[in-house]
Amino acid sequence: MNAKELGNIIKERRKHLGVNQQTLADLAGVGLNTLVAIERGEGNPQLSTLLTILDTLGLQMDICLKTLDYETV
Amino acid sequence: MNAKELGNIIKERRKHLGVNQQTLADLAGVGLNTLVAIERGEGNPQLSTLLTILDTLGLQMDICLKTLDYETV
DNA sequence: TGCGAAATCACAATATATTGTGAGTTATGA
DNA sequence: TCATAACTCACAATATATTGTGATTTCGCA
Repeated sequence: MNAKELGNIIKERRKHLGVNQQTLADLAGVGLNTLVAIERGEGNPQLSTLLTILDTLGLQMDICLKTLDYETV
Repeated sequence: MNAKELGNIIKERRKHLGVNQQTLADLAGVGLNTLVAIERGEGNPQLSTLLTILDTLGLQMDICLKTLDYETV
């Protein structure tokens, strides 16, 4: 998981729910610029910002042991 | 997942690996104070900070749909 | 092609994370 | 109990995220 992947997940989920950036930003209580940066993978959001956006989208963060990445073997 | 849970996961994983805070901070390339705050759940780390610490500990972040929390039903 | 919504960008102001230093506290083992 | 390591805290300096505003570009559709 990196910033770009995360941004794509958030953008895809938002589109799946049929809301635009401004609406999601309002619902999550974050600035539009912040959401834009995160979706583009150019952001380095704070944990609280990320968690509120994920929660608003019905997503959650999990932590687990690193999986083997056969792409890199 | 919230800041406190995350801090506990990181602290437990670090202890499981048998390293102290200073060593983990050095390995992850973050300041000791930053790691301390995160482990205590008092931090609001930036995504990059969190990802480097998790990676150093052999952990990774996943995003998934919110699970039903029967505790709150 | 043309229109309207959506998305992106640039800027300055503000808030907050991060850092190192140094001191203090707590835990652990001899 | 004592010594040492591990952990926590306070502070100031720096770096960076966040915000709103307004302009611009891109997208989706008729």
